[in-house]
Amino acid sequence: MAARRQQILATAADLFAARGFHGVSVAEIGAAVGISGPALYKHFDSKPAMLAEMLVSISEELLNVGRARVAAASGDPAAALRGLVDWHVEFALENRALIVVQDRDWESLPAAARDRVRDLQREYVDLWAAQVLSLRPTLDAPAAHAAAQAVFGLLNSTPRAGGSISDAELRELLVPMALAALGVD
Amino acid sequence: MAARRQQILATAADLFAARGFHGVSVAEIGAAVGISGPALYKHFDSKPAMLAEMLVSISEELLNVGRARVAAASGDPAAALRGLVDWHVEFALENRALIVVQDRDWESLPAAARDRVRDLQREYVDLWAAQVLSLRPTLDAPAAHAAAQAVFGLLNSTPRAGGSISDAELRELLVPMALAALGVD
DNA sequence: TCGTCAGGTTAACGATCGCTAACCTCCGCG
DNA sequence: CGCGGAGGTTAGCGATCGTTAACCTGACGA
Repeated sequence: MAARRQQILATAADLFAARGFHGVSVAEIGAAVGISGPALYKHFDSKPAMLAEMLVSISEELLNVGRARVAAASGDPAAALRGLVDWHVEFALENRALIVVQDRDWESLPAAARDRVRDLQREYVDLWAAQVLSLRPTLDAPAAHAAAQAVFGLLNSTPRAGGSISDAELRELLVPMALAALGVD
Repeated sequence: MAARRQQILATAADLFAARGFHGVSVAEIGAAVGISGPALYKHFDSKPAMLAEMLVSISEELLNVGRARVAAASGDPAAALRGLVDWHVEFALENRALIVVQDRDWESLPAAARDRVRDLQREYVDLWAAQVLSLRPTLDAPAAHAAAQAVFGLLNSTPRAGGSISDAELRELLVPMALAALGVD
């Protein structure tokens, strides 16, 4: 059953987000889904393979939808950035655990997956940086990349927001902050 | 010699930032400073005690200087936020490794140190949130706290900036972005 | 001069880790 | 009916971890 794999990945993502990849044992992951440690090897080749599957898939999704949002803006960099910010914050709110794991534990990936995730993330940053560059031509390329990374940092702060603010309120707070930081509007 | 302690802490911070607290062994920390693993116990009680010392001290410094910057603004919230942003980015640029370790590995702290760091960080966020609240009275308290966290995320992106941008350029990029996100000016 | 102590060394212990092996059970299907 | 494979189990392996123990060395103050 493939649904079991997704359940395991989602549970493992929560545990990795809470205590780090090296801070969680396979026995704990198993216990969290009601089976015992070694049973996980019926579904995954290894513990790093679980990390690889979750991080590669979210990197691909971020990039693919991001490209679609840019295409939908048909050449208008401000509209493209509004679409990217909207998409990124939506994704970050729905996948807080994966957001944490991605920028904390990517060094623990097996080499092949690490290269793939690095490439996908670089393409995603490039996608943002290209829009930033055409909106603000006075910036150079390294500055545009750094600006994109800075906005990721801002939007990825969602997991650290306390429970006393709703997702909708957080979204309506972060989107204008990100656009203001980028100089959109 | 107390300088040895600082050398060990700085080296350990770099290693923790690169591979995570649980991903670095005491033998590696020792080797990186030219001694062997167990010799570290002549300087520190335990591996978590090293983490505690570095994180408590940076949390105290961030808060203490932050309070001084707010006091120097003498009641002007926009000036206070300019001082806080300036201080935070200066600190983040000088201590990239510690910035990474602080929000990645604080769960690995011994309980007492974890409580202390959490309290210090909460006071630091409160300090920012209070300035945000008096600058933008339409926000409520949870939103102001979330806005402060978001700006930390933006400013703490410095460790992820590629090597092709200088510290000075990064500072002059990030400070206006943070102030724009906060609505200052 | 000599004892002390700070700051090293290597050896080794117990715990825990990821993972494999061997086995069991039960469901779907020819 | 029977049987094969999916998806569990427990036992246990080899490696690695943090930490302690026991010992050594060299500088320095009484």
